[in-house]
Amino acid sequence: MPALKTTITAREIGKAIAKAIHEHKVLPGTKLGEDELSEIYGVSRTLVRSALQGLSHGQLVDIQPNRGAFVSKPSLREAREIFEARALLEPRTARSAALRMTKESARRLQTHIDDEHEALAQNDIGKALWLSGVFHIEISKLADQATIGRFIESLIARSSLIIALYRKRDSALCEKHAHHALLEALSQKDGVRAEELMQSHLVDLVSALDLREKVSNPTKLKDVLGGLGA
Amino acid sequence: MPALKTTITAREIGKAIAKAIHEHKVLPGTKLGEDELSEIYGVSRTLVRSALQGLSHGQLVDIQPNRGAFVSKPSLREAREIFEARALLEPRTARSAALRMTKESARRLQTHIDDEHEALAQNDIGKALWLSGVFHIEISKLADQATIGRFIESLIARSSLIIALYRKRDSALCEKHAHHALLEALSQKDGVRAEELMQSHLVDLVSALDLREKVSNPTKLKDVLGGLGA
DNA sequence: AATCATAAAATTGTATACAATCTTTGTGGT
DNA sequence: ACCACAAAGATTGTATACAATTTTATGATT
Repeated sequence: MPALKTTITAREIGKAIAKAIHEHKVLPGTKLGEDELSEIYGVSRTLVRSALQGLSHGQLVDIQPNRGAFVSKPSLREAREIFEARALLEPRTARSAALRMTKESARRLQTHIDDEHEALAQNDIGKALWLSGVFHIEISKLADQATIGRFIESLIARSSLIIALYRKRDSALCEKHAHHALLEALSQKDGVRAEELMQSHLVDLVSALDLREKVSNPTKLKDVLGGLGA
Repeated sequence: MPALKTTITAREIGKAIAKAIHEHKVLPGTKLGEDELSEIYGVSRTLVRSALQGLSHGQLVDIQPNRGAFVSKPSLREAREIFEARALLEPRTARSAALRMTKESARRLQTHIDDEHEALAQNDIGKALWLSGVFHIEISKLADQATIGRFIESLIARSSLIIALYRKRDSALCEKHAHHALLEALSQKDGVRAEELMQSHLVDLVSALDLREKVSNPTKLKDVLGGLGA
């Protein structure tokens, strides 16, 4: 058997935390204490700090001076910005991906979709959410534009925070057929169609969110609680 | 007088290094030794490492395991990708910025352009280069889209590396009037024009670069050096 | 009982010490 | 003169120790 890996890098710790965030195993606002994490991963705080700083660059965690690291809570405005950015980048990237599709990549995406369905069937929402994000990332990788791909990856990671915070109650998060249709278009190297599908898919994602402004004034609280049940 | 600032943060160190890179005071490939930097800034290696890791996330420096941090040397492919990404993001951002222009922001951009000209007049190429980048960043900030703005900022920083590596000899780097024309369109809230101008400005920037593939085979070296001065 | 001041505990920030790795230099052999 | 190899030196990687700050707990005072 292969040699047992004994070391763990800051990057791996970051990935692990990012995945847990993406899967909604830790929710926005959760404190990520350094001692706690170093205990978990069996390393010193040095590596944990490095990992957390890395995550904060992607704005997945928010480091508050002298207070610690917390899973980010994107504001409504940030949420809107992030999906605007995705709408700008992902459709065009899907088109590029379509032009570069191979049998092999089509097959890979298909098994990926199967995994998604499997996770949904087992009611493992977290895993499904994560796989759904990875699906988008895989497409951006196929487009063979690492720079934009990295941007998209970061946007998708933050999207999972937005879903955790702003998802409309009882909204289906992943329409089963959306990714399938996308794969169809990609496999046929139909770039225009892939672009359209991605665009409408993103619209659907946003429509499952409630990005309306919250009630404006806490001052008017007495208005709401005034009548004593009249 | 105000209290003298005695501390320096990792972020400030990172900014300082980034500025030096942007100004071509340190060129791609330069080694950024930890001891050297901690000596310079009067802090321990801890902060320097944190700063370098931050810069490596923006891909301004390349950290090679057990070897150290070096100013990045973007490949031709990366160079092309970066300007493609800018072409995708900046024109649209300029249009948004135009719609949000105020007298105040127009005035600020104007003084900024004056500074650029001043730097050029004094032949301070590095400063001019830096100011030129900041001009683009300022526009993206006016667009009021922090997320995309951050992407653009990162792209512009890397662009300075590309200019250092791939600039055609005796190509003017900043056409004096380009930024002025852009400001004109912005001030008039002419979003469409601003978008067009930004697009062509970026094309001009790329045309000052030599992004052609280098001679394919080092095997043919003898062809080049064959004649012994014949 | 509520509030404020103060002290104790816990947590983060920075520096330093030690370990691991790479680079350079020097030596001997062919 | 050139290559291989080994030891010394220099540099990065990680852990730990200490300082600074925040948070929590405690108790006195109104």
